[in-house]
Amino acid sequence: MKAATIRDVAERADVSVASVSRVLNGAGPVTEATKNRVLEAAKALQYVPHSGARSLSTSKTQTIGVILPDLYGEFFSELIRGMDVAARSLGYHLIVSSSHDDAEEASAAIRSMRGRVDGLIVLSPHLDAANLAAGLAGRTPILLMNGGAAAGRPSIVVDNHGGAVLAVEHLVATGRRRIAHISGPAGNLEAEARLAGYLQAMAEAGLPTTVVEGEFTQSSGHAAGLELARREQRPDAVFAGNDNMAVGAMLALQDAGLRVPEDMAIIGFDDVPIAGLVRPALTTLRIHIAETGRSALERLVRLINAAGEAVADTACEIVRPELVVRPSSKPATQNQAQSNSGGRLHALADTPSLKGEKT
Amino acid sequence: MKAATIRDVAERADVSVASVSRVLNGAGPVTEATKNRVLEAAKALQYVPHSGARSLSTSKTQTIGVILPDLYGEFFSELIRGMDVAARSLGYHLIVSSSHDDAEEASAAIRSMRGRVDGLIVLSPHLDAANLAAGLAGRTPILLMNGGAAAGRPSIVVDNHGGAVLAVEHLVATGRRRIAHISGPAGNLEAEARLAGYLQAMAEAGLPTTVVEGEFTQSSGHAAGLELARREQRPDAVFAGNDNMAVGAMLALQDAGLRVPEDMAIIGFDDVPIAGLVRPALTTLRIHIAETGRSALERLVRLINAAGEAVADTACEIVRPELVVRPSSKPATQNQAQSNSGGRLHALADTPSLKGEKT
DNA sequence: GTGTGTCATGTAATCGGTTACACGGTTTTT
DNA sequence: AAAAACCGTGTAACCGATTACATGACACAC
Repeated sequence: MKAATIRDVAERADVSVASVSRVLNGAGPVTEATKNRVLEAAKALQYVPHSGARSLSTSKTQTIGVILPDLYGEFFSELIRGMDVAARSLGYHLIVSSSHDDAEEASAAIRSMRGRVDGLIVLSPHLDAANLAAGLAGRTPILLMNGGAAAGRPSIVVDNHGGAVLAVEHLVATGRRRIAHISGPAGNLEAEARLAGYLQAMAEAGLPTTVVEGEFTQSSGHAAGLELARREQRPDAVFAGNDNMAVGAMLALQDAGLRVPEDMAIIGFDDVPIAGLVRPALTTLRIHIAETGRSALERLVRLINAAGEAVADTACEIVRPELVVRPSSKPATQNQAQSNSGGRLHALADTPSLKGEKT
Repeated sequence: MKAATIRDVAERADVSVASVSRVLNGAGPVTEATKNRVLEAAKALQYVPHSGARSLSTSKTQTIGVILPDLYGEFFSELIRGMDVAARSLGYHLIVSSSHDDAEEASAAIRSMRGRVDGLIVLSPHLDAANLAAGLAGRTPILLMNGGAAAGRPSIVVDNHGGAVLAVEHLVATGRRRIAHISGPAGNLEAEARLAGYLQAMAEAGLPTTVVEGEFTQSSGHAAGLELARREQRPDAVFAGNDNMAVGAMLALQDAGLRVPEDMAIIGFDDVPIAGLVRPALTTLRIHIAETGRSALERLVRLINAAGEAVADTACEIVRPELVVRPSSKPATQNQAQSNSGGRLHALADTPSLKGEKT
């Protein structure tokens, strides 16, 4: 037994398909009598409209595609959580596609979305503008969040450079001088901007630089931390390219018998939930991740609704990270023998959250 | 300028739409000459097939819907990560829908998926079998993971009861006697099974029970932890309904000046990544979350491909949690004054991971 | 030379909805 | 009383693909 179609309902209610459609969508004039007959027939047949078919005729899918490089780690999951909340409240669905290791794959993913989504949010940091342009072809609205400000396209970027500068300045202000950086992978636009910010701020402070390359993952942070701990001229602070690596590095340092922040301060980037839970709690640069995701989705929907109009929403919105100071970067003073002290009372309060959600 | 359709390509290549379709899908016989003309035209027009239209005529969307109660916390994000990996490798897309607070909403979400997906994975723990049945109507294959073994339907459930028993037995074995439980919300099937397991194991051990109700969230765990710390007859161990609450509780206890595990041992459930990163690292019951998600998706795809055939895959697969002992439940001995000691070396090694991924 | 088989290609129905337009019947206007 | 306006309903085109079947060309066998 196949599922009922609108024609089955029409037949049973003894009306035309047009009337059924009108009743079910509340559009157009219908008598109370026909309305009831249709509703009754629909219920009897357990009729559920076929969204795919509807999409085809209306050219609206009420679905938004999200292209991610990866789903691992808290950053992306927080982001899509924020997007999902917004999508739900605007009547949209979310279709996610991740694990695109290269521009080629990401481009294919974008193409496979045609006819499936009304708009796209793209986060592949590999994707350069050229490849992207090739991929989009159609008039599908796209919101870029891949870290590279693609001029002339609506996009949202984090001020990675500025954030990195803040991080370095903070460490310098707390008395650190030998500040190392654990960078993200080469080729990743966000990673490169953070690295550039670090280099610039260090140069301005007249300090020597040390860079170890990581991959934005916890284990790469762990490895980098071990390496730094072994250095001849051991750094007294490390700025990690993201929280994942910062946490990995912190554990490595502690494994190596070093105290954080006394022997080495640590600062991360992103402010993922876990940053407030490790001990010592992690100083980091806060991006309101879920909030950013939510706002990205809302903007894309606005873009979709305005499609065709001569709106000039090609702006590049900039999200400025905000420094959140926690114990992992406390100034190193003399009387600080106890290792994992401080900061506990603020742990939960410090955790960022999306308004109105359960935390 | 609208996007090109298959007819535009046909016209430009001076062939019929059928030939274009045959070329593009590699099905049916075509001359080398026409093939080239079609490919050339397609490229010139930047033609991208409209998946929605294709779905309509083939009745295959290559998309799977995932209905979640929530996206908050690491559990669900790990789960969909596992699913996404599997989906990608099988040529499927994932459409997620979360934040369904009641059965009504979840049911509506399921309905809105018709014509959009080839199958569904449902995780709403509120959803009882009756409501579900009403929601599905059509022949859409559904895989249940909502904790209630819906007899006769393909499903995957975690052995929550058994896991809880393991937790209690472990705590008893390490010398604890006053063991409290922070339960998940009433009405949540998983929560209830874990609670039942706790009660049974305690009864068998001849110990008195203490239950505080939480909501599976970190903050509710924090509140519960505070309450337990203040109790007259303070427990010497607490079994939390999930890792989120366990972490919240641990922080609360530490805020209250108690030592974990000396003053109170803690054990969680799920083994989310964060469990291995807090200090002391959290003893918990491991579910290979991403792995489970992957296997769920693979099973659903098998179900989809077998649709119609008289296969009897109505089994209820059971995932048995495995006890992972970490420092948060170390036996309380005399010489254990130092608070956050031990376990550091295994932190990263203990973190579960999906084979082949970047960690 | 006609019959038959093969093969590339085209025609048109189909998937399940939406919706412009036509139509016939009332009611209102002049 | 005829014209105009209005209203509920039905017919059929359309969205953009796939695909069963028809067609016509050509080769080969008799």
